[in-house]
Amino acid sequence: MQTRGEFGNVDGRSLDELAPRERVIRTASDLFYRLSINSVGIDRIIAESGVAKMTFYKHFPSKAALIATYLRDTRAIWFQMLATATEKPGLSTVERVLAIFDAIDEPLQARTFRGCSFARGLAEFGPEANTPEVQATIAEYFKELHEFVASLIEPLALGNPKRAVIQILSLIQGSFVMAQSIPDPEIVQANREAARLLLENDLAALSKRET
Amino acid sequence: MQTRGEFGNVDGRSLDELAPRERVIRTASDLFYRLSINSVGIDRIIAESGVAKMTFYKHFPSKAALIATYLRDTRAIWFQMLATATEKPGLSTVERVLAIFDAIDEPLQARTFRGCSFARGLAEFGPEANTPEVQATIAEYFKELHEFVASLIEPLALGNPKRAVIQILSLIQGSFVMAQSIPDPEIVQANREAARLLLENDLAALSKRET
DNA sequence: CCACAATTAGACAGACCTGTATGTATTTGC
DNA sequence: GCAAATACATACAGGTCTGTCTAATTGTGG
Repeated sequence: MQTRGEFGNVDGRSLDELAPRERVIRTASDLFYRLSINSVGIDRIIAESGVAKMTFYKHFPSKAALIATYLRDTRAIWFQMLATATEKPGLSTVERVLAIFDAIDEPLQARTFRGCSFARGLAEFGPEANTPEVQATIAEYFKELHEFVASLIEPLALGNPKRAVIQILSLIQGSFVMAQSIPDPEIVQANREAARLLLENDLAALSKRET
Repeated sequence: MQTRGEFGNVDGRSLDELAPRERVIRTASDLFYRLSINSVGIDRIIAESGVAKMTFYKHFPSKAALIATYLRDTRAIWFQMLATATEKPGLSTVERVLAIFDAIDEPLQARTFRGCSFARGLAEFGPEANTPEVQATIAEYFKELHEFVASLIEPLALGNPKRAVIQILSLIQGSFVMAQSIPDPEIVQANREAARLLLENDLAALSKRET
């Protein structure tokens, strides 16, 4: 079975019962994530997805457009996962933040984990690249993730919410890098604990100031 | 002036007064870091370093060997910087850890900062790549960095030093990713504060247990 | 059953890639 | 000053890259 992005395949349908466009996207997602974007050529994607070259170029005007589609799809899956994890009823605000770490714990320990698709995208398509569509998609992801965490902790009304957002995002992105560079089953739990302690310390400082 | 890796040029000599081999390394380091490794070809490195192709292949048996040299040099510079920052006399153990954050604060805010060369290397040369020399160099870096932080906090005799190492490394790597994705002058300071709070909390738990 | 759209196969252009070959110029050691 | 090592310029081989073109085949709606 193919995997897609950091968090696996969405439905279980096999490749050859899908429409050509979807077959291309799945194959490309798998190869891009496993190997990196620049090291996978169109020819290989076409061969492994069992699609004709002209069919590919009918659906995607260029490789850059396929990359952008891959990144947009990965972003959608990831934010969907974040939403279901954090929007469980009955969770406190702090628990919602910690739920992010609980949600990524297992995927990051998977043998197939290769880091954050967008941090890796930034490594290949930085400011000096000539692929505005790809770069814009990556930039939007980071902006959206930042806004997500900011609005998540907003109910806490912390004294320095901006700092807390930076710390939480750093612990998440740090987990991604660590998980692929120095595998250890306790990485995410360690950073979950760090996030909990940081938030509870901020809250304690708040209530102390009130008294 | 050329920059080399995350932390700038070492000496100020201009390119054309250097030996060919060094000229190649400097040019390659600059291009690899600014653009990514796979998107920079040998021809461009040769052209911009003003060296003949045969001279290049006399000094480096392959492009992979040049990449490994680039990574090893970057690693040496980075660990040299870590050593001078943390080995200042009169610092407490906690202050030595925080000195890492102080040392990276300014470089990470530089307009030319493009993230950690090794995390980016991992993005391009993951487990399925066919470049053992490059992959080994990257793996060695992460192992060495892990050991550096582990031995740095060893004098604290924490109850769970492994967890503290993960947290500190995650905050560092998280800073690298954040600095290039959502630039903000307070990123490193925020994570420095996080590291301080985590360590001091661990130490407080220790002294409480002793009493 | 037929017309039309979508998909297929495969060749091709032009650029770029790594690495080699050939010969000339320049520097360096003695 | 001379010999040997080093570096130079340039062409080339063989492969891969993206994207285009032609033409045959398949599938589908009416």
